[in-house]
Amino acid sequence: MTKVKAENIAPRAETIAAADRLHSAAIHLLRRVRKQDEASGIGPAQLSALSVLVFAGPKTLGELAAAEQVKPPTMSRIVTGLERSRLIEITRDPGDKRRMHIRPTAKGTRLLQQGRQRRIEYLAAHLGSLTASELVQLGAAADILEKLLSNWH
Amino acid sequence: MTKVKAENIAPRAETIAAADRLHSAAIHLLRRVRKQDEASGIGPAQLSALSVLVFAGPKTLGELAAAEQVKPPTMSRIVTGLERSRLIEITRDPGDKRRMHIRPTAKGTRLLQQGRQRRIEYLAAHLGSLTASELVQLGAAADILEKLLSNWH
DNA sequence: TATATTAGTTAGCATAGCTAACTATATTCG
DNA sequence: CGAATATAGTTAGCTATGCTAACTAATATA
Repeated sequence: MTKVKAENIAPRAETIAAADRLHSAAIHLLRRVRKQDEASGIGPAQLSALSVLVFAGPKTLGELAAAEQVKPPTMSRIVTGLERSRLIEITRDPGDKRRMHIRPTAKGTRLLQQGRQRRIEYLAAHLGSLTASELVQLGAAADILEKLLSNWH
Repeated sequence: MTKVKAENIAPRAETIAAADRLHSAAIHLLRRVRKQDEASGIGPAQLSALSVLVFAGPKTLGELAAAEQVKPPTMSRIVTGLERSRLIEITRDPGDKRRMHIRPTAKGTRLLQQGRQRRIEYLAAHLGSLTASELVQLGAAADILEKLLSNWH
């Protein structure tokens, strides 16, 4: 027997079904698209961290770890790899010497933009086989999801 | 100047935009949901392989590697891990002793179903804040994507 | 000033991806 | 039939990415 608390609304069957299909579709979609990233020459974690730096601006190591939802030691190693490849630049915070400021180099920005373009164009090429109506539906769904994700609690 | 080959249809701007938003939404959605899987006690590759076995039935190692889009040595290690945890059972093909048949155990099926339930319910709980119409749109998008992915070339 | 907190690193472990090279079994062809 | 070839999977060894525990250095606080 499952106890149902009054303050929790149990998801309805359709909600569960939609969640299930959405989850599965997202997994399979990303698995395909991620293959395109191999051409970038760096690993997925480095690429993702670089993406944050390019699109959200300079960050400290701790901020970057939080943004990527990994622990500081993990981000420390990712940053080391990015710096070795000259994709990021690190400066020390003058006011607090424990902190580092991490920003993408021109090379890093270029690599990221090119990789992003590859990904998006690959996906777009496949979306090309859909009808105009289906494409509109996918775009709408993406918007709904981004809105939902932006105030995830 | 970009050279446009006659045999390639350049994706339209709306297609590119939809691809971009879809890509971003899928990444962010999965990053959230993936956290729920940590409770399963096994890694993501093992969980995913187990999922294929539970939902698509017994497979050989090679079939499983192809389904998961990894190379045989990688799947070999994943399978070793799953077997050590008694989540799968391996038998030799009587007609071709090189081949192995891999199937989930009752324990494996149970673990997968529970993990799946956690993930889906977590996602469903968040989808609960959407309107009925938005939910229908997400479900429709998931179906369009799965159809697209099933005959990806 | 002494203590506690914070930022990041180092060491060490596990999982997961790859390629190259191997074993064992099946298949094909002379 | 038997030798060469092909196929299924494993082993070894590399890299990347995740973790925790324990450390250093710098800052903040009592």
